Amino acid sequence: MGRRKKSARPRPRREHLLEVTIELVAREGIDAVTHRRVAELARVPLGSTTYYFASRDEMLVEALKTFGRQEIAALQARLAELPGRRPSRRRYIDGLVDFLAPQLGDDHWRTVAQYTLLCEAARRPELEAVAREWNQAWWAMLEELFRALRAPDPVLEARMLLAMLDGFLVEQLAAPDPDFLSAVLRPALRRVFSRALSGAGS
Amino acid sequence: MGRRKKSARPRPRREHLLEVTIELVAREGIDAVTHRRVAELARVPLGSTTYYFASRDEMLVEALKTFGRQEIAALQARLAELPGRRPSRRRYIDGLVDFLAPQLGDDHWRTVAQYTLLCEAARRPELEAVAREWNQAWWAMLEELFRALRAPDPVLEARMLLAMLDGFLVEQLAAPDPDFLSAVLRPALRRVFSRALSGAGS
DNA sequence: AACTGATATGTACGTTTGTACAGTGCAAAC
DNA sequence: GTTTGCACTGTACAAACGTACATATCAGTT
Repeated sequence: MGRRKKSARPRPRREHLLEVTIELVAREGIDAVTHRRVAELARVPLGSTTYYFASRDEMLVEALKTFGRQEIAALQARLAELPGRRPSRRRYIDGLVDFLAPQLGDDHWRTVAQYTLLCEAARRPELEAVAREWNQAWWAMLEELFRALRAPDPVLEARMLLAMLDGFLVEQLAAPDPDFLSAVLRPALRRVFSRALSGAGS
Repeated sequence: MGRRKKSARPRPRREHLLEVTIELVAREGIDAVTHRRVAELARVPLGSTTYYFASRDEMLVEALKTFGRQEIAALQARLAELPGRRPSRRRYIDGLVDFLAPQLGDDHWRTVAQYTLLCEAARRPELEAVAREWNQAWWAMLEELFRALRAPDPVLEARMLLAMLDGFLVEQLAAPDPDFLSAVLRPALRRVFSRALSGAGS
């Protein structure tokens, strides 16, 4: 009935397999990643998984790496949307909250994948690089932010804020709190910014 | 030659299996946890693993739960060693640094296990409780700390500091920095304490 | 039309896995 | 000395697994 054949998946197979894999990691854990399960979810024959990847392990690592790099790219895309020099503090806070909010709701599973990646990187040297790049992308972004706000020590400030955000995300990962945004994150950000700008406690 | 039989492991078998399991989780990942591998490392026959646990999954979850509770207990033991009321800021900072330092070195694998537990808790309701208890133990400890130092807002302060510490640990998990303690953690703590006490930016 | 190389797939094989369970050893009860 | 009950173990097996590989499909070349 007018529906074109093969129009469903114009996307290259390999990338699709990687997407399915990373989603499986997040939703059911690394254990669940098997050739057969990935093939089933991706709606491709079993043979495809061994055609595109030399081994299960390569498939898994490749998926984690690709995912990590995608997250970094997404972060840097947001970076371009940052307001120019010396905007209001409030606007930055809103920006950060908007950035983190989906990770606690709709994109929750992506956050799970993110920290699973970090845990795995503790054991796999091949993933260290991605983890490092991810940190550096954040540091650069936050450092720039504090610099624009004329904070006295943007470098340390950025490292402290990133750690705090990471910590909040990890915490919400396991024990989510519906009021988190308004009850904790926003007040915390307000405090961080007002302190960093006043230059207190150097 | 004078060496006593069976003196090597007076400890109950079940606990020993749990210890081996959690160490395996940290060092080789959850994937590596199989009946046979655990039995081999624990030097017990394969049958023991099915005798003490109804399934592989129960073994794994039980190991994570037990480990989490042990960490909480260890934390609360340290809490008892906290200095009395109104001690020096410097002493608190040293205390926290001493507390975290082993987690970046000798006990690195325990930290890996800790955050693997949190990731797993995002998927397994049975582990949520442990994760929550762990957070609350820390909050209570840090809140008490800021209260003793007469900080204006000990509750928010504690949540912010815990998040920051969590973030630092996760970050060091994947991309360890040898100078982290002196270059980042100590300056960051100094700043946090001096700000919290001055009441800046409420 | 025949050939060629790249992409893709279905099947089959040897291993490893989780788990069931019959059996062993042994201390306490009778 | 026999029985009973419990802690424990070795073996066996079906299911699931990773992976190899012969085959299929097809676009481009000759």
